[in-house]
Amino acid sequence: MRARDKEGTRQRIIEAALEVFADKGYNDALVDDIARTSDTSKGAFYFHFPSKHAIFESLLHTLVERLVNDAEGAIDRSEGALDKVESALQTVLATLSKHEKATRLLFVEASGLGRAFDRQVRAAHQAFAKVIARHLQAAVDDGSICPLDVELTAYAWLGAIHEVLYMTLIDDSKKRLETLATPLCQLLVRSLKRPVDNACD
Amino acid sequence: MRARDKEGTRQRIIEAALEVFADKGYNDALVDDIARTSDTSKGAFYFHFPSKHAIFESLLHTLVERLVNDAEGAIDRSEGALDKVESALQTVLATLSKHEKATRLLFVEASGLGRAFDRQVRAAHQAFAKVIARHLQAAVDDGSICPLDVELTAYAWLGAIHEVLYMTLIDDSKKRLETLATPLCQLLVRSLKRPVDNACD
Amino acid sequence: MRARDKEGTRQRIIEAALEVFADKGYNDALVDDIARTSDTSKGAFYFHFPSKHAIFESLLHTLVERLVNDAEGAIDRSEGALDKVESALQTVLATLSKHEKATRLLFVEASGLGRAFDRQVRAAHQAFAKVIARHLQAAVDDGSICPLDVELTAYAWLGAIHEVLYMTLIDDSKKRLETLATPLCQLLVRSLKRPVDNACD
Amino acid sequence: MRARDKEGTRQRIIEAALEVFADKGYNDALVDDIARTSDTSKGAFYFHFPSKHAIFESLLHTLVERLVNDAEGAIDRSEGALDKVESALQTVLATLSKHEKATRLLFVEASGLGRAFDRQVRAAHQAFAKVIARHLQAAVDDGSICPLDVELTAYAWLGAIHEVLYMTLIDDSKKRLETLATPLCQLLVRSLKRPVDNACD
DNA sequence: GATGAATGAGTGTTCATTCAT
DNA sequence: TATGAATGAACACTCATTCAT
Repeated sequence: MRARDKEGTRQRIIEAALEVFADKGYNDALVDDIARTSDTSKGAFYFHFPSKHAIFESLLHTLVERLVNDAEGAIDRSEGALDKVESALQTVLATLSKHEKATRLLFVEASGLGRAFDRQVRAAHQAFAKVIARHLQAAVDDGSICPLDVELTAYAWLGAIHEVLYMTLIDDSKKRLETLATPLCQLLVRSLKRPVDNACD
Repeated sequence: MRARDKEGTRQRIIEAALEVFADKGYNDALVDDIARTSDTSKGAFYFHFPSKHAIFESLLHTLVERLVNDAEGAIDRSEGALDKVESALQTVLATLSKHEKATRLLFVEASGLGRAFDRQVRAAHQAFAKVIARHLQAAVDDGSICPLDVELTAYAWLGAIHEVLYMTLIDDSKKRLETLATPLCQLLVRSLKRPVDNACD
Repeated sequence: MRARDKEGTRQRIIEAALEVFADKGYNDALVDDIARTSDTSKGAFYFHFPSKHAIFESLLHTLVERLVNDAEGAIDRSEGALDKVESALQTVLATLSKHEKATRLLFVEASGLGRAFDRQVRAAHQAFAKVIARHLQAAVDDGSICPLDVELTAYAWLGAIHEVLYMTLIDDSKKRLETLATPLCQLLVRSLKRPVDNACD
Repeated sequence: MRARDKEGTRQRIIEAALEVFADKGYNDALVDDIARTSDTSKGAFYFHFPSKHAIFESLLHTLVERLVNDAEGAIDRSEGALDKVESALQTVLATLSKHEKATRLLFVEASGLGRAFDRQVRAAHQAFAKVIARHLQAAVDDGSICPLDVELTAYAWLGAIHEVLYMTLIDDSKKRLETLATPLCQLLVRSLKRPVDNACD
């Protein structure tokens, strides 16, 4: 490895971990792989992180935070509640599709790891759902859209996004993602329906 | 173990496998657990199945087939394309929520197992999406709904369903599922929007 | 399997065992293989033989007996001590090369099985060595050849035969065996040297 | 274990493997036995060698090389072709009898391991046969002995040596080996016979 | 701080043997 | 007698974690 640069080493390990976890999944990713990919050593890994489990959790946490912040930032720059909703949606979608590895980690590899990770994964999903829900609620509050179960809708949207991303990520033809963002977004927004006579039920 | 009953033993092993995989996830489930749960032995397991991997795949395949058939059956009993769409949706949702373990296996534990299972998992998702897509297309064809990307919509719906089920399954308060079925269904159907002037764009 | 023919079943199992052991070696031969090859079942195997170990030993014993008898028979038909020696040699060689599977079992697969078989293998080698030694001794006794350590010579000869057979059996070009019998035989007989002045040292 | 000494550990494992394989044979030798005997651990074993199969092959290869080199060295120090032949013989014999474990490994335990090791075992035997054959050929070339099939003779000799060693090694009365070396050697050299009239046939 | 050799509990799989039918 | 499903001890190999240097 390079010079004695504690923080640099730590960063390289984190990046390597993201890479390896995204590529092989949690169980098939070896601490050895991460050490090798990060161009450090197993000792370095265990100096910086207490366990494989811990770095994965940490990664999950960091990524959620970053992605959520990205989304919130973009949303803030929009005006009007409905706009903000579309914005939230577009941004979450864009953000996720921009960070393929992170997304794969959060939405593919983080599943099915057994009870040990359930809490964490639920938290990750919740974090995204909350961004969506908050802005849906704002739109409801200011009358832009009719009242609805914002939590349910948020999860439904998140799931829709997740599934479309998943099938895209898991597929070999990985190029169609951008093409899908807009129609998916339209589809979801439509589910908020503004009824014919402009009145809520 | 009980009497010498080949098919019975095989069934007990299958059920035990479903139970254990659903409970612990693929990696944390031991072949020993399955043997113990099925009240047979490791030898019996390997007499009936070539590997842990194989029984999991087989389980996936069987469950998808069964659930898809359930759904198709219910759909056939509805009249009218739009009805069938709602029916498909309701039925898939009902079927999935009725078979909690199977659903958990298919939509939670089957993810993140690494590349070895990707093909199979994709196939499972596709199977469900196709049921939805077929009936959406029928509705489009007979003018009940406006043209739209039925494949995308099918995956989006599946994802929405999946996510809602997931958060429900993963949560401790497992009782809310029935409550959610109807609003979720409404939400999704709304996304097919019949616009104000009754004309498609 | 066929009719209830106890002895027939037993024979088929014995033949299958010879076949499978010769083909795969003791450890790689499965009792299942023997059952399948004999067109019977594992149960039948264990009805007729107490264990895999036991049938192998029994096979070894039977084959040694048969081969030794073959050789003795042929030798009896020769006249004169030296003739008998050459005869013993030729016959053992011919017999071994005629029964390839048995030979492979006795001289290849029976080695390296660990202490459990050592006694038996030693006995098998001894049996052959004794045939050779007895006739060498007869030749010494009647003055046809000079006195020598007949036991050592017998083992040396056996080893020479064994090695040549082994390299032939283990090789892909299995055809050269007959070609080698005569020169090998000459070589060995020469080692009994009749010195120049026809006198022993 | 002792100090962290990579090469030392590796050597201890190699020696332990030789010991255990020679003692129990390949199949009955457990990787755990080797780990225990080497005073290291299973992990250390697998750190240094990829598999049980691999260390056995490696051992075979190393031992053949070492023994062949020993023999060649001693032979080089003799003068005259026929002398060299006797020398080769004496030396191979002496070398083999000096390294009992190695010899047992090469000539006893390495047999009967199934097709997986055939190539390697054949190569080992060939290596020794070649040493003998080369010097026999030299003796033929310089007229010291009459023309003969040197390859066949080499294998016959090797087999004779092997068998005598084998019966000695396998026997409990392990002390007779030195006693046998000289008469065996004489026996074999006699098989090159220089006929009465000093002419070749 | 970093290295990588060493540890050892854990697990999928094999297969000789048993036994209900 | 024969069958083949069932048993379970055994074992090679893995890999997260530790620790001497």
